[in-house]
Amino acid sequence: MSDNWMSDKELRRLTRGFQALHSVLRLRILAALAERESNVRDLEDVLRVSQPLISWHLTQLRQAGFVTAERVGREVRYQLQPAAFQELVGTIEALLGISLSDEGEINGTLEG
Amino acid sequence: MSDNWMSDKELRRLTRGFQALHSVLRLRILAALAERESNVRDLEDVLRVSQPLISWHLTQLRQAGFVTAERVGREVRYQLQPAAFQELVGTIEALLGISLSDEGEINGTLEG
DNA sequence: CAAATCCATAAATAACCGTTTATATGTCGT
DNA sequence: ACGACATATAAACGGTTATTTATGGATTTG
Repeated sequence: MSDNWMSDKELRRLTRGFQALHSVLRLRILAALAERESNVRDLEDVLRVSQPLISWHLTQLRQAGFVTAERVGREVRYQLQPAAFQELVGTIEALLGISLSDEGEINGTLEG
Repeated sequence: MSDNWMSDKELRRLTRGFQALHSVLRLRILAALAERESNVRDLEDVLRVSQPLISWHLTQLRQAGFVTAERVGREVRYQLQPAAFQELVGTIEALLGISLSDEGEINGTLEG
């Protein structure tokens, strides 16, 4: 069925994506941004961690494409980029030759 | 729309999933297993890396739920577990309140 | 231009993870 | 039970990444 192959370059890009998501704090940042576009200060308040730390993680997330930054006045507004997640999922599907759409839910079988 | 919240425990589990996928070698292992169920020796041949290294990564992938192991004779056959990926995607969708189905493909816009 | 605000970057340290090398566990055949 | 094969685990090392602390750059306000 799937005579699958993927270049090193593509694989590395995939891993960069996963790497950007392997931190609880980053997932929290993303969840916050999913609720509303925010600046660094907002996130600092919501997540209760230092400003440089937020900035650093935002940089990582931006480099991975999961968020975009836009300067407005002295703030920088960060915004979730759902397309990056869709692309990530699409690449996994291609790599593994499986479908990750909700059709998988037909059986309803989940782990224990 | 999404008054989203997720427990620390769930988030940590998500990160464990991403962590398990942030290595090129692991993605290669998964791709190989997507083509055919294999034992450690098979993977060693295909991927050209040492046996303990393969074993270690397989252990990580197994703990994250992406593969299952079944002992048959003196071999251990490893098998891809697509449901784990589907669950991962489902959790991201819940966390971020976005849909990751193929609808994103309507435009056909992919990476550059 | 000075003060205040918002954010990014640098340097130093600590925690984590992958890789190797060596060894142990388990299974089959004789 | 012994030797061969297949896999797992342990210990040690090295590299990478997260976190803190301190500082610099950019922008608005007066």
